Amino acid sequence: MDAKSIPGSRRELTKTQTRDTILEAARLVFAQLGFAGTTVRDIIRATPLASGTFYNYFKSKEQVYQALRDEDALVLRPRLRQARATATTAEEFLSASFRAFFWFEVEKNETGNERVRLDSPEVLNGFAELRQDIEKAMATGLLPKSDAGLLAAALSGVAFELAEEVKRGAEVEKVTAFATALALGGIGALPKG
Amino acid sequence: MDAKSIPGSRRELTKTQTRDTILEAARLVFAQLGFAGTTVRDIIRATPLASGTFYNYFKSKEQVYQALRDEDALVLRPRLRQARATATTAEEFLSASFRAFFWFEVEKNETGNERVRLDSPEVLNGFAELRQDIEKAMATGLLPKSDAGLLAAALSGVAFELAEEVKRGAEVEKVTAFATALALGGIGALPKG
Amino acid sequence: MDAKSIPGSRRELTKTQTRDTILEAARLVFAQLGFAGTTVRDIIRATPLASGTFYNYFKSKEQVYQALRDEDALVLRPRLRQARATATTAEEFLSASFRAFFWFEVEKNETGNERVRLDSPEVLNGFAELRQDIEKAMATGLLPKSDAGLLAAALSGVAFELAEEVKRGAEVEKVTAFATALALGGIGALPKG
Amino acid sequence: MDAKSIPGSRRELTKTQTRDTILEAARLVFAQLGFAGTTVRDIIRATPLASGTFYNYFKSKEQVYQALRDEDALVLRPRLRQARATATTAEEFLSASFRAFFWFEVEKNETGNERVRLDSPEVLNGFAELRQDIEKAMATGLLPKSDAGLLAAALSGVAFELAEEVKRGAEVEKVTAFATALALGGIGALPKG
DNA sequence: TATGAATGAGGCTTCATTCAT
DNA sequence: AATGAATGAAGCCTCATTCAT
Repeated sequence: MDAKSIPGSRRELTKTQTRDTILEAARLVFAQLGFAGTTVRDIIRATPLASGTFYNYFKSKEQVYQALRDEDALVLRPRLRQARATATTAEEFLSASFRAFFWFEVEKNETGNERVRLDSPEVLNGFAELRQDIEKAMATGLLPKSDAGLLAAALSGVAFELAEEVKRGAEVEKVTAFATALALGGIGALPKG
Repeated sequence: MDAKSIPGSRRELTKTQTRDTILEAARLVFAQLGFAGTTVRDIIRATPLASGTFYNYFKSKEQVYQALRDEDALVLRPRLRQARATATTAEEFLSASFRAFFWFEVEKNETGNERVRLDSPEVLNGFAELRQDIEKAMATGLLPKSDAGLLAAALSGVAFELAEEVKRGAEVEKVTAFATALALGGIGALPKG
Repeated sequence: MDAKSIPGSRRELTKTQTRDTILEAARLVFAQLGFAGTTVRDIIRATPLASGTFYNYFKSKEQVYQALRDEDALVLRPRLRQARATATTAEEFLSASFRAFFWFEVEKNETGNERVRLDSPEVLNGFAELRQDIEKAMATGLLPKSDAGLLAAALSGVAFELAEEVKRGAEVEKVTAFATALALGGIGALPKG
Repeated sequence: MDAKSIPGSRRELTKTQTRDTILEAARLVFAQLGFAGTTVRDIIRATPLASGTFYNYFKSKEQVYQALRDEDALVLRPRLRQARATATTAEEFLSASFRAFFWFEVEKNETGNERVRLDSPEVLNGFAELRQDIEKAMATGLLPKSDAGLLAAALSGVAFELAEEVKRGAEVEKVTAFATALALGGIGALPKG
């Protein structure tokens, strides 16, 4: 059925390199086009590879996306947990979190023009972890008691939006200081949960 | 052929009705499928109309989307500006803004499972307006001076994320109080911009 | 996503005509390539239509195939049942069956080079019907008693293979006479079932 | 590199073994999926070998198929010719043919759900041989004279369809007796060719 | 010889869009 | 103004096949 292909060059990359090539391209394209807006073809086109090669590595765009999120989670989540676990003051707890997140976003360098927040497992987990850490911090007295769910949401929001500013060029340390001050002051003023 | 055109009957408004039918369907579908995930076909299918009819009213899915955002802006932005323009205290400024936003989100009742933030003109405008209003408020002393850009971003983030909680069923007044307290306390603690 | 098509001419056929065009092409192609060997594209290519048009009428090649079998069944099965129901002698029973089948095959004019016998519902039904009619005929004494299942299979085999001879140009009446004589003589010699 | 090539060991026959591995897998897969439904990949997957290896032995699926038919022909055709050549009565001629064919089908154990009759050289040859043998038998008076072409076709049909019954579990001897009686009785009743 | 990553043709299907009615 | 059949580009994916190792 498929009798006449004239294959070109070959085997210039190791298997891992090829996989990374695809992942890298995918990260770029997802950032630009958003998850739903991205097609597998878009990813392939951002690559020197042939279309079939994609499917030697991933079954679908969902799967690449997940791989990307897994990579991220592997990097970011330990940093965040570490930052919060070693914090001895509220200020430290918050600033370390914000700082880790902003640096991470800078490193990823996704200058996407669309902001998608698929409630992917990764995001959800990160969110749940934040909430847990907040509850723990409230229990140990590191943070004053209040509604942990709303606080987690609000801090996420601050982090997400300020991350955009950072990506647009704002200085990480300055934004971290800003976010920390805002959050710290705000938390102090919250109704006791 | 014109057998059912009864002169003087009320069915001369069909044109606007048809347009509204499409918009209504589109809002529903965008909410469910997200912007990129929605196709024109999806919108038509959510309608009793034929595919050709869609193109008598809109050139593309982008255009319907814009029309929807325009509708929203027509409703929300005046409310927000009004709320902020008449505020005489920082507390009022913030609580009125949050309250208006949360109510609006509740009314729209878009329980979308995707959260896309196209940096559409509408969003950008809303953002710019917030920033302007904040600057104005800082100028008049309603709010203490600090980095208006970062503050606008941070407050947007708080609003977006807490809106999700509201959509999930949290009480508007409670969340408004939470957001206001957080923001108010935070702003007081900010480094002078 | 699909922004720039330059459509060609249109609406030269009624909906039914288009459907028939596809069915006709499909019958031809199935005959030549066999069921499994046929692709939807093959069918489309045998048509002046565009690829998308196929899917306005059928969901898959399986569905066209079924439609074709339905058409056939609508024609052939009543003829066969009728022929056998009105038979008053074994000779009539057999000759009417063979004759109906051979004429039908000639009419279909499928000069296929592959002979596929998908055990499609249609074939299975035809087979089951033959068996039932044989059992009925044995019960009424029209045919002598023997193993109805084996007999049905054997007669089917004779019919299928001789049909090929007919398609290759053998005279229907001559082949019918041959088949009838063979079957009649054979049945008389069968061990009592 | 040649670490595991033990001189004098029995693993020098690997080449034939590999070929047989492929053929065995192919027979299985063709039986399950039918000829057109089978892909080279399917065959490879039914094997512990790598895809490239397939092409060291066969150029295409058609070629493996042919090799399989050749194997069959090598086994079946001599048996059939032998059976018919030594027959001294019509009954023997027929029963030996049917019996050989049914046993062969049982041995192959291809419980295929598709029945394809590619008019492959092998099938055509087998058919031509049957016809020749029938003509010879008519010439020697073993069989009464009639249309040898039609008779060969009819007997083939009986054999093919009853073979299905055998594959479904019918007893070879019983079906052979049935087929023989039917054919014998039928032939006696045929118009003189 | 065997391997299996890479290739790209080609099959399947859906989509946006047109235009005769 | 509304319809919906037709269109063909383009997305998705699998396949046969090659060839560096």
